[in-house]
Amino acid sequence: MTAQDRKIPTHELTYARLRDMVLFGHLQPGQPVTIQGLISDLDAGMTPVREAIRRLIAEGALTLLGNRRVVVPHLTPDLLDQVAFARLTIEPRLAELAASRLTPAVIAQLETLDQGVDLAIRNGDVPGYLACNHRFHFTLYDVSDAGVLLDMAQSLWLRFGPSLRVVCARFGTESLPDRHGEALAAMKSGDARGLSQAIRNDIAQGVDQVRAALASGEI
Amino acid sequence: MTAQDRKIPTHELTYARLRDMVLFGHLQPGQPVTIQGLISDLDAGMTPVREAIRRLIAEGALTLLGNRRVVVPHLTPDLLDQVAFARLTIEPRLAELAASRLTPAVIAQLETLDQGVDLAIRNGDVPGYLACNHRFHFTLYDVSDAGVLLDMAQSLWLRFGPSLRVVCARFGTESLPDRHGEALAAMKSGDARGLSQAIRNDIAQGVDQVRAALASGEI
DNA sequence: CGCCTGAGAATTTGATCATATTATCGCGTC
DNA sequence: GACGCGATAATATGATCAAATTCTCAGGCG
Repeated sequence: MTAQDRKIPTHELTYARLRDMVLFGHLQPGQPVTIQGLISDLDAGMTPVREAIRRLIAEGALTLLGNRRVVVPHLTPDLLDQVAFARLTIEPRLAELAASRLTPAVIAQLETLDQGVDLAIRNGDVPGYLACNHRFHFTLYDVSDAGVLLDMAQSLWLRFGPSLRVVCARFGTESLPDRHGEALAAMKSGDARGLSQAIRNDIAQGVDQVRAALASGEI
Repeated sequence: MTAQDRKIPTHELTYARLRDMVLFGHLQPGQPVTIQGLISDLDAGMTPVREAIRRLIAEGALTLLGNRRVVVPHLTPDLLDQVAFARLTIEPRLAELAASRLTPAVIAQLETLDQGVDLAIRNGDVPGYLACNHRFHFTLYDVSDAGVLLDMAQSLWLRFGPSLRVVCARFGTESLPDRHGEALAAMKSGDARGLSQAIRNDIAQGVDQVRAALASGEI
């Protein structure tokens, strides 16, 4: 731990922690994020906290109001349409690029993660579902070695995360998408196009869940 | 100016200035960007400079090396493919969304900007071309009122800018794309699909220029 | 004799913090 | 309901410490 502390700068750690708080719904949409609050919550200095916040604002995970206030943004139907459009083009592409580089080891790892997703859904374990689902998608995307698209996907998940969490908390994990089975089958048969389509279906299903919740005014 | 200084915080101004330096090629790919250098160049304090750099790293405009050093990234053929894919899906979409909201006033403004582009090309005025071309695209995209996609487009331009500048400096402005005429015609006839296609053609042409330059090892 | 190499000092640069300054918000008063 | 006052939080600076690069110089090798 000391060795890691020496290597990884505080502002990186602070960024990672704050990002995960947004991504896994520990912060709710509309919730204000104050520098001073994070200083005491994360036990960090002012400079690292400020830099982490700026980074997350640039990535769309946080919004800077005109009054210097920072909040976790609400997802409106309009914004959701944009995020959905972008996710449905970027992420299937990442999956397609990853397809030809997949190794049996990675596929096995993804299978384990998918089992974690299933387990979390059965147990109604929302944080577990969110974490496993995220790791499933991004260990796949990482294989693509496409940094630009990966950054874009990360940013889109940051915009999507808080609302997904609210939907989960409201409707439970049972109605959540798990099209990962289709995806894994396509990986094993080396079907890049099929993998891309499976990921597309998975995303579309998740987006529809959130869209329905938004339309019914639940969030 | 005093009133503006009071309203706009220094780190926003610093960010805007540094971003434009990247976007319009005042910084070359591979060039190191130091905090202390910017402090003296931009005559700003340490905090605003640090925050501006973090923001631009998050947007892909700058790259943080392992050694804590920051550089303007080189565009490799691989990265260019990713940027091209993303631009060719995001920006035509922005144009399509903007189409139904265009007013005669905005179209007139875009026509003026296009004349600026033409003039710059004829005069071999590279900075003028870059500035007018950027403003043409983003005054159009702004009309779409699609913040998420707009942010993504801005980020993609930041990755693209420095290399485009190098290409211009090498081959002059004569071979540069100007499919704006097609776009303006589509706007006037209210043809959203046609506008989207015109923008797509414009982007594809620009990407091909840079791709050719990259392939020939010119940059 | 000149050149390459490498250890170590000096300098440059980045990271973090403490502090002063300034703007914003909430509340009480008129 | 508007205005002013105090509390709170954000902005910005400079100082200090740590890390990395560069420079220098001596020694060994061709």
